[in-house]
Amino acid sequence: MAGGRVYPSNNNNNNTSAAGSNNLSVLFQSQRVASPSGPLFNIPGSCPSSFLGSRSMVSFEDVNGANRGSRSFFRALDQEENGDEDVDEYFHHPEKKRRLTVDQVQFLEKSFEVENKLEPERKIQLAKEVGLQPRQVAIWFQNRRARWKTKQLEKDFDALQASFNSLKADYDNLLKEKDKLKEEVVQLTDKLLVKEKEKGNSEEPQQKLVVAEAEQESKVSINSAKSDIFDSDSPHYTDGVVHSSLLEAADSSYAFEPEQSDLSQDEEDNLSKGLLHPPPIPYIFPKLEDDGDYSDPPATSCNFGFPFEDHAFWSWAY
DNA sequence: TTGTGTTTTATTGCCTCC
DNA sequence: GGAGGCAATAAAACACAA
Repeated sequence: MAGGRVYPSNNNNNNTSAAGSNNLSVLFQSQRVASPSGPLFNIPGSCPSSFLGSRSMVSFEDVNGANRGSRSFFRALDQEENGDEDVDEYFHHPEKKRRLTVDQVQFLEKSFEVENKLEPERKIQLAKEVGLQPRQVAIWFQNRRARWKTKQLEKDFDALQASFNSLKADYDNLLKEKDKLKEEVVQLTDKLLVKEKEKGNSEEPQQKLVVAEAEQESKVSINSAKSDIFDSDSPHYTDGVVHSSLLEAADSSYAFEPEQSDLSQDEEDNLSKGLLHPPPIPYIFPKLEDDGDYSDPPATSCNFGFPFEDHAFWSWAY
């Protein structure tokens, strides 16, 4: 007996709604008493807990009126438990556990939909209405809650998995796009170099000046742009717009040797540091959501309500 | 018919709350 | 300390393929 808990009689009360009522069942429903022929039934407080095991299960009278066994007795002590062969003989056709009827289950289901927990009064009321012991109603609700929880967990898992798959697909697409743009930058850089060579030496000083100015103007932007492109897995845009011109400028700065720059050594160092070792970008997706060229990803497909810094989630997800 | 997997009913032990 | 909830589990009932 759980924690010394004394359960009320397990005798099923279905006969209250059955056409043929079972007098013995009614007789023994409130407590387990000695049967007419002598064997002891469970008298609360007088028997060990093992006595109330499932082997002492009683029958459920068929609610539809079928007299499924005229003796709805509690099953008494097992033979191995008491060695009393007379008892076993007496109960040689012990009633088995019966399932609730469809009507009973439907009734309980509806009640469960209204409220999945049982107050004592409601439990008693339901038991009366459905023709069961209050204890059985309580057990049914308990098992029903367990089933509901299992189903809910499955649903949650499926939803989470779908979200993860969607997010992963988004991420993979972004990676591909990043690589594509990287390649584009390289190609444009090459083109620019070729053009520079073709222009000859006469324009070189002027070109140097233009390039230096461009470098200075875009220094900050270059840092962040290059950070995204070369040193993080973040997308290739920084403030919502794909800065192709910025990227060109950034790569044109790579196209010229340091000695061609008018920047001071410190500035160049800083620039280089910025380009090669940008500060880590803590969040990727907030930028995505600001992006104007990319339709805002639905919350459910990008962060799904999870904070991006939720490392537990991401470590699980990957 | 039988073996096997699933579902349903019920018990047990532990835990929390009042 | 009792009542009730929950997780784990047992066992009967049921479904179904071979």
